[in-house]
Amino acid sequence: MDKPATIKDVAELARVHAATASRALNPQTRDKVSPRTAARIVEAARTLGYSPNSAARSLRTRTSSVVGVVIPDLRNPVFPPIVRGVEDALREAGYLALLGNTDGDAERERDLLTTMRGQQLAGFILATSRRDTLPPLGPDVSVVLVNRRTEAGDIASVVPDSGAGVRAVVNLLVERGHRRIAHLAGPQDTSTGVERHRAFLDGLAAHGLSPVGVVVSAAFTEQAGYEAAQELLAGSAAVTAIVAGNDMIALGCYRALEERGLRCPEDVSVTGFNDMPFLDKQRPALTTVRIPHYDIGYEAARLLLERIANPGAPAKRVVLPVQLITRDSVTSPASPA
Amino acid sequence: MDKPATIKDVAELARVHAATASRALNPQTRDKVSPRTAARIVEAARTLGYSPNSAARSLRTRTSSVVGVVIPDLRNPVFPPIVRGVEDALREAGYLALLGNTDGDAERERDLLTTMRGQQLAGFILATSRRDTLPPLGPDVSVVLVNRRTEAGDIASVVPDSGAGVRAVVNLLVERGHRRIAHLAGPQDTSTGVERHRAFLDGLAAHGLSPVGVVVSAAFTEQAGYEAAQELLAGSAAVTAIVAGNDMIALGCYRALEERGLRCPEDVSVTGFNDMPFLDKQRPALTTVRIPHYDIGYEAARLLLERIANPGAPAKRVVLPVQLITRDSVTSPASPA
DNA sequence: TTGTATGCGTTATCAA
DNA sequence: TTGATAACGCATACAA
Repeated sequence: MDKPATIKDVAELARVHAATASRALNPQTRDKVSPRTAARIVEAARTLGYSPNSAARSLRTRTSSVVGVVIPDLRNPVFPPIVRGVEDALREAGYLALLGNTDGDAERERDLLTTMRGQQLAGFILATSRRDTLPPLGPDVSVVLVNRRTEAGDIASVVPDSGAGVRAVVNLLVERGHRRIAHLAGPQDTSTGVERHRAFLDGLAAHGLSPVGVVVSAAFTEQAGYEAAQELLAGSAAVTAIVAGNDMIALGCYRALEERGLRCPEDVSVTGFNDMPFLDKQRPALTTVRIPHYDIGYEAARLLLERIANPGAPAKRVVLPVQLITRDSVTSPASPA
Repeated sequence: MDKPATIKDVAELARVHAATASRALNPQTRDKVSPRTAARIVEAARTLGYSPNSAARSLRTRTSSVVGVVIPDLRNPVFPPIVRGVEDALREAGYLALLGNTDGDAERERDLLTTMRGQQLAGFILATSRRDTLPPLGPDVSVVLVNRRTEAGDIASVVPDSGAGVRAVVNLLVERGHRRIAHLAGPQDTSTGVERHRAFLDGLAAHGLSPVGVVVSAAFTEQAGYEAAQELLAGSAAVTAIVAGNDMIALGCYRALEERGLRCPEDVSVTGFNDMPFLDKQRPALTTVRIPHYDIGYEAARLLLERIANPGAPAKRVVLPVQLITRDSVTSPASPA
């Protein structure tokens, strides 16, 4: 097994031409060769431990069984399950995942895509969340967007039904008697931040309510959430409930409340978004919206594989349901407005 | 930008032959072409958005700029930072990471490696933790092990100094006055489980102590830790401190203690291992050992790149220091033995 | 310093 | 049904 066997070696052993061996070994074209010789070739391939050189194949076919997966940062807890779902779906189809982090940096994203484009990838799964940049990929490459959609709807995408999630949160709060509800929005240069903000306003409006305050958090982090919450609490009077743009912001909100001597949920109810791990172990356990991250990744990969197999078909846009997770951080306000 | 530009296009635009363009674009051979023409070629490449076809290059050079990264499960919180570190180091060198999960399944690992081997990868980073299986890769492929070492020491590896970490934990407990110390060990078919168990025994022995109880947890999960802790608490009398095999097991231990009406740390001190996210927000905040996951990944990738550049060099074995993180889950025993 | 020629391993096209 | 041939894009030995 010093030099890996080539298709020529297989052909020689099976006493056929390399082209015939190629046909026999490729499921697509196996029926173009007689069963008897095909069997001989397969046998020869096995005894030689032949495994096709993917570089040569890619060069010839201008594609590969590798998919590029681009995310902002793997350390953000929403991405591991997404990537895992992607990988599982890809593997079932014999594909592999090439992973890249961008840190949300447009230039880094561009570099990464350029590098990846040189790899003859079969397609891309883009889970980046900046709103402005659209991937500089040709129209011929298969792409599936995760957590984001194009206005035009010309690119396939998989997103959670965030709007429904935020509205469910708002409905819960209103049902519990809250009227003075504020929002700690995520960064407004991200699609998720904008989307949830809009849904928050819509949700309130459906009850004839207006927000008692909205502060945009500088990032989806605990620290930024903490700072935004400070600002909110300093400014608005008598907030009874805060809808945070995500779980991290909600945790920052916990800290700000504690610092001001406010109890959660007795004084202020708080909700998150995403249902990260260990939220059930926070004090208080955070009421939030569970996003089916794994399923999103899995579905995105399935969609991509579909598009690779059938590039002409219209771009599907999948919306996955979310789930309200009711825990301890929401209760009725002490003095209903 | 429909058809990606080839080196021929670049050469044409720069009015040179493709071979010259190749030389100019390759750092290795850039000095074999005059600075003026080189500049012209680089400029042409940029205007065309040229990125080399890696399939062609791999076919020619019999290698690629892609590295296989194999882990058990990305959803285990120790792996995202490791993979991120790997990716960062690889990217600095122009390499990409092909990611695969094995779920600790030996067969799946074998399949994955076989598939990856067909991709002309430049090397592998193996972060799997089963002790029995050794990767079925030829001696010619570059490999770096993460969190694990071979007995023979013939394969490069990067590991945290887990022994020192466990001993630091034991020392802390002994300093605080604990004498009746037990261990909830991780699965003994993993290298980490075995290693920490041994270090626990050594650490106690250094103080002339013997363990008051050792129960092996079926897995590195909260549930398994919970069950193991139940068994431990039912069996041994008067444990004052428990050293858990990792943070998840420690959290399971929390639950078991609570169920038995025991308070942590007043009745029983508990320690973890890994310093997962959000441990500081647990109740009580968990005293644990911080592993430099990102650095481990980064260093592993650096090592691999070194080996790729210089396959003949002896295999380095890097041990990274760990850090004791003292929080609230350890205190002095109520009644020192 | 630059150009020419060749081959890496595979598969698509054409001919037999 | 099978064989011959060419080409995918790049890097390198050799010639100029």
